[in-house]
Amino acid sequence: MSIAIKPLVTESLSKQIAEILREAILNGTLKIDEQLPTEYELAKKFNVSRPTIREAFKQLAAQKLVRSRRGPSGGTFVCHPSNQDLNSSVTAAVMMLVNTGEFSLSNIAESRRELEKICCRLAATNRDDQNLSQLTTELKIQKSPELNDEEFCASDVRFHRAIVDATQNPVLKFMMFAIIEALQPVTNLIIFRFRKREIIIDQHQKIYEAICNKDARAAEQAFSQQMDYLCEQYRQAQEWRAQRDREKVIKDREK
Amino acid sequence: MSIAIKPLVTESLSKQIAEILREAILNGTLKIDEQLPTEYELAKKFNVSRPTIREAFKQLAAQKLVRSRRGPSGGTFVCHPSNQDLNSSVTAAVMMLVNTGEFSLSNIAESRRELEKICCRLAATNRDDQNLSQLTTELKIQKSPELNDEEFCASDVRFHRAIVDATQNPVLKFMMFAIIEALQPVTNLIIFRFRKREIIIDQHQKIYEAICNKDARAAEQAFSQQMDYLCEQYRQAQEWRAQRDREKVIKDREK
DNA sequence: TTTTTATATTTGTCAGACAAATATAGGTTT
DNA sequence: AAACCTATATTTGTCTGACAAATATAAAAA
Repeated sequence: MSIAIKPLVTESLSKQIAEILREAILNGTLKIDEQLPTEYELAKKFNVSRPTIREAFKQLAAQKLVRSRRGPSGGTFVCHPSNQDLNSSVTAAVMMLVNTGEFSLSNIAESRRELEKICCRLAATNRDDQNLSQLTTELKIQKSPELNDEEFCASDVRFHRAIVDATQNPVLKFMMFAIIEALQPVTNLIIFRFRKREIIIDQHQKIYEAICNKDARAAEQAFSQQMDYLCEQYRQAQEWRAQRDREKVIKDREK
Repeated sequence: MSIAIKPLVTESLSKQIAEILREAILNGTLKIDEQLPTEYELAKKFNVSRPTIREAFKQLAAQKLVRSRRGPSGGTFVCHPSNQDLNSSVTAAVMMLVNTGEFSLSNIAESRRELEKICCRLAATNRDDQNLSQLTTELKIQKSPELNDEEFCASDVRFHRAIVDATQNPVLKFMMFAIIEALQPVTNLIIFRFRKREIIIDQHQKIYEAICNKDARAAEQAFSQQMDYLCEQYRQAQEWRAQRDREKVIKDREK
């Protein structure tokens, strides 16, 4: 007796259905804004119950691939996620990897140094007037002395975002927004007690001027200088931590 | 009569619950691998029915934030998504943006040129022996003449992935894998009838040799040459298309 | 003609039930 | 005593049927 053992699909029905629909949406079989059959009809078609269909829909809704509305002429519609939706999910993913410690700070620093250098160069080449005004706005904010640390960091993030924006390249923007949004705060959190605001502002000023003058080389260089400074601050922060830990060990021994 | 109009939460219960749990997971209140209460208990706690809890769980499961197992000592567990899970969702996001036309081919080409140049440089600096063997494996595959176009493209993708891998930087890997996986096939699809395999292979060979010799400058240059070639092929492809369209217009007029 | 009201449709939620998987404990066999 | 089977309890997976809530459309009233 030799029965061909089938792979035995063990995934839940709702997951399988979600996967089928997902494929159909991604490869364009189901077009954007197209209305899916009602839950009841789909349940009949797949030969499952309505709650199963609903669970599948919920999975797709979590990925922003469908949206639902009640009432007649309501229903569930295909709905490609917006640029912003996708961006925030990527940012969340990067944040999670940072939190779980998969990205070390030196990894982060290295990648930022390289990636943002490119952005500075392209920004100097491609920037328009609106980009410049965004940069000046943030510079002005950073110069006001009554700003608290949190607000300063937020403006810092917006400043670097504006640089990326000025590259005018949506691919770079998509990637870099996630990186900056997720990684900059981590960096700031560690070194904010060591870095001096006026130095950062001065560096920002130099980057701005280079971009303003469409001087790609100077922009690259100015950014590299900032990164050098930040890395040095990071080194000091580490040293300070190590020192603190040593002191703690000594204290523990005394007990 | 002045009643304070409440904001009136109109989101579905399952979505609200999913959001609450999501927050708790992301900010660490619910630790990784921690078991959530059973669906029945949660239903009682939130004062909703079990299907509602289930729908919430499905939304979280779609984001790979929880996983469920049946049976005693089963249940639903917090489960930070794996690196691979996150990566594939980013890849899907990029693919979607390509499909919806938010990324033009020139955007893609520009970003790849810049980003992968960095990777080539860092790969030359940081590569280990395993990286080299991956590259040679793919080179060998590409040289076999009986390979069909699809297999050649797949190996091409793997080759460039291996370059990124050799940077040894997880941040870059995370970002670049998505870019290569999503963008390389699009590029290939357009120009595969124009580019010559032997030229591509020769360029790969040069990149490999530079990385092997830890010559960062040569690696950058070799990659730039390949990009120049690809851009030229892309220009030809566009011209060919324009020509075809013109002919089509003439044909239509004749009818 | 405009406004209101009824109605039908579709998703959102609930309740209770059974099925399927599976760890644990207890019993059986060797 | 050790290995293997078996019953059982627990938890998720699914089904059925029902009602609630939202809402577009058509009908009725002003």
